[in-house]
Amino acid sequence: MLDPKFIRENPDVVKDACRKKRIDVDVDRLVALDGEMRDIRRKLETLKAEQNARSKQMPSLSAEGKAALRAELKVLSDQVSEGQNALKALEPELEGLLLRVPNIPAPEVPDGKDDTENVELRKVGTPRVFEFTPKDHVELGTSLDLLDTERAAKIAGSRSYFLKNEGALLELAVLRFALDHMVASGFTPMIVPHIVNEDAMRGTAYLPGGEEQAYQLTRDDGWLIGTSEVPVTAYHSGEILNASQLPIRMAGWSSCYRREAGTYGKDTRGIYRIHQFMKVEQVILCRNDAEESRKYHAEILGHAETILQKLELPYRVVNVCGGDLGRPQVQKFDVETWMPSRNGYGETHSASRFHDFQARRLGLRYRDENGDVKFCHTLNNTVIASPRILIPLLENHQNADGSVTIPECLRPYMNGRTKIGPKG
RNA sequence: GGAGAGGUGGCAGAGUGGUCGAAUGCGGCGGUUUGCUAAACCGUUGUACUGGGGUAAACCCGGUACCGGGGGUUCGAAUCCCCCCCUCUCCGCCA
Repeated sequence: MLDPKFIRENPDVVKDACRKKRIDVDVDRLVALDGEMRDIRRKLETLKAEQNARSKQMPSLSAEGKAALRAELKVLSDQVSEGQNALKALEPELEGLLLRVPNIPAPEVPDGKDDTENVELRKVGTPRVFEFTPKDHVELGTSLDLLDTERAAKIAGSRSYFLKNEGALLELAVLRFALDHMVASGFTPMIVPHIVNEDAMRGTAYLPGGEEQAYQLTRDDGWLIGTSEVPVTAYHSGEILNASQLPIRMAGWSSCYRREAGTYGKDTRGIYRIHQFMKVEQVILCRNDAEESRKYHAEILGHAETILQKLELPYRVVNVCGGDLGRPQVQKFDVETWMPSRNGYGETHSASRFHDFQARRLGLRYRDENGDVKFCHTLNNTVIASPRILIPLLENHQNADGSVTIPECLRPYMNGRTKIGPKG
């Protein structure tokens, strides 16, 4: 959410943001409505002030005086409730508009309509040239008995999977490797609730707008998280932190649940796009300062890159264009890892900064050295998401004999094993 | 799932219809005292919105709202009524 005052004073900046992000919000209506409500509120305050002042006389009056005053105040009281009703009638529309206004994208966000117009910033590592016909991760997973999507479909429907044997162990290994890297980098590891309330979903700006992508509990109130960003970012919601606590670095570990509505027929093979996966997510809460945000954005991007380098995987970093940016982000860098079966790079990480967009919704604040209360800035990025990361891991590290070499950094987490070979 | 208790300021904890944004204690901040520290004493200390003064800052003076959330009664609600959420205790069930 943006500061209503900012919207009021900079309607053109907001309209530009809508254009750049291809998001349709009636900014003029919002400003008009805001003005109307402010007028009503001002009148209402005057009425309430009078009401309060005169009510104070009540205890000192005689019985007759009380009766007379009571009759007078009844008139005032009716006017007050009239104004309150008028406000209440307008509130839902204003709130709806306010929640839908997008954050202002940074100037360095490229123009563009969708992910085809994202701008590549750098490539790291060279895609491997195979001297044999490489298998894709489904063939590898099946022949090595690491993965079973057919039986998963039987009991859980499409976009499901079982990980087996070294496949299961490899997932835990890569997650734990990633988490350990973050802990060593000063992040607090967090295992989080997977079911959260609507406040957390709205606060992190997944709602409204993301209803189609998130699983909602119907018998009970609650939503299944699509990422631990939700509970981790909301962890300090409603609090006023001390500036000396910032930045707060947290690494959330959770399963993630996504409906993938509207993606029928897209990425159906294998474990690229699935309903449930495991992810370690990095979140930073920092001061309300654009430069500081930028600095930590680079930091969290760096953590992801370091991890991919240690996993010996080629990747590229793209600057996500306006049309592919979400409503809440100021800027987003995607990291895409080389996947031989796609003969291309596939998104494995997404690093965003939000300025105070989420913090404002969450009531996430801090008191600075001058005693001023300010909204924090929030940022987040994937550390590792599995099993998607198993795709490049298996495919890039496969050998001619059908085995897969375990990259060195994961071996301590795989009981020292160097290879995954055929069974039996 | 059943029965009961409770949710008040950073924390603890009073307050059962008006003079309560809210006693008191702790903590925080400023000061006095002190060779230094501690102690003691004095003062100060919520958030948001809003009107005015001031240089759009600092700051000053007013107003409104907020005592888990929402609704109701009333001239007036932290206080009474209804609904919801959360926490705790006991019982049941289960890992």
